[in-house]
Amino acid sequence: MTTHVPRARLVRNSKPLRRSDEIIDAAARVFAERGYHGTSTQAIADVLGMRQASLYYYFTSKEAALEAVCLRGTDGFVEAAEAVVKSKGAPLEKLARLIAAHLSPIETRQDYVKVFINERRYLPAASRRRLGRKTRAIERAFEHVILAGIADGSIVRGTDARLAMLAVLGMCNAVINWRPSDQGKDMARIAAQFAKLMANGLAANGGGARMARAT
Amino acid sequence: MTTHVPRARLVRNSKPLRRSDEIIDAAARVFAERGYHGTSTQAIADVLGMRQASLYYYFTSKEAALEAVCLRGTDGFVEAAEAVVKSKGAPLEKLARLIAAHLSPIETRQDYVKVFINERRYLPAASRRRLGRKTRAIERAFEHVILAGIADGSIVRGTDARLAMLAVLGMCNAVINWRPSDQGKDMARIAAQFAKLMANGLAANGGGARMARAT
DNA sequence: CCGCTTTTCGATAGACGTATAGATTCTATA
DNA sequence: TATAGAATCTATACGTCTATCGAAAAGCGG
Repeated sequence: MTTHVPRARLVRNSKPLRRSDEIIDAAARVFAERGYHGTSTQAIADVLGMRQASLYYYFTSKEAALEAVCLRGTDGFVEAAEAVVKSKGAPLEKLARLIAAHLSPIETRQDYVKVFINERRYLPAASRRRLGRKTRAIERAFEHVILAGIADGSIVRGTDARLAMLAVLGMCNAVINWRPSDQGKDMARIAAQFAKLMANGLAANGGGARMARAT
Repeated sequence: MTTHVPRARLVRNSKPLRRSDEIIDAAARVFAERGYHGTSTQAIADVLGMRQASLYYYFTSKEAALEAVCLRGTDGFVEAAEAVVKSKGAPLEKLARLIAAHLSPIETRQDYVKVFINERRYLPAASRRRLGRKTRAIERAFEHVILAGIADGSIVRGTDARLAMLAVLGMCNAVINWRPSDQGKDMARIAAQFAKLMANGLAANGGGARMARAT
């Protein structure tokens, strides 16, 4: 049944990463849809039209595959967030950019991010801690910007920065689990409305400085 | 090893529901911690100090247990939300009450709600649809109040009500997956800050009508 | 075409997991 | 205390799943 699709070996990229990328990608897809424990290695192999045992040429265990997927799920997040923090601009503007930057991978690498968010808790403690560092870095970026806003008076006094950070991130991360019909919305529009919501929600002044309206 | 704890049969409640409640409760606990597919029926039995096979006296299948847990996970949500919608008050005040009402079960019945939110997708289509009705009812309640706010001018024109609803619910539901240290925060405080955030975030006027500050 | 490396395959060990069946024990009540 | 029904147990059938192993096949430089 499963026709042997001869693997395109004709990649310029010298590193022997192409095939294993396909494997991770298949794993991401199935993990995202059925969850880690709901996925059998057989199901991953099926996506690729290969035999279940062959996967073990690339991965030492199913857990290792989950870790690889989760790691890619965080790719870019931290770098993008920290770049925004270091950039110039008012805290509330930075927050808007943080939100946009955070939503972007959710759009472009859905499966990886979804697995990272929903399944990382099934990783063994060691790798979970490794990933925890990334999570905390992102949280820190958001919290830092909010604290800066409180400090310079643009965000209302008495705001619990950590709580506000958890609120924004909860809002943003939830997108990954929206129904497909809702996820279909234009991501730029989502980012804009989220940013407006948070900027106005946190703003200290009575009004003047409302953000420009979303397009 | 497992001592036979003679079951307290001395309940006034005539219905034979006590023991099966304990079973659902144990299932909720383990499903919440390890996920549905990560949980063996043996693990549930262990919590109760009973034999794995004995569970099947109460449930026809593991899936049925998941459905029971999920159903309880929605208990009260819809009723509370619809009561708020029907009550008197300005839309933004209602929204604040909706948020508080929505967060309350998250505090008092963590395991059930967590399973409902994270694991309901593993239910067979039939029961998933049943639960979908409840989800949609809650969403409708939030959306309805937001639409009312747009209609009466208290919420800024151009707001995408559905998007705003998804934002609030995402923010609220995320609480269930917070780290224990964050979850330990006073839930009333969380509700207050979330409500303030959304009220100010959505408010149409330049400022005047800001909500009272959180205590 | 040869031999070496990379990749995939077939077969299977061994653990685990769900669910069923019938025996056994418990509890309450006549 | 004898009996009926509820609750739990033991044993096990039967499927599935991860991971290993050695053989086969494919790709490639000489």
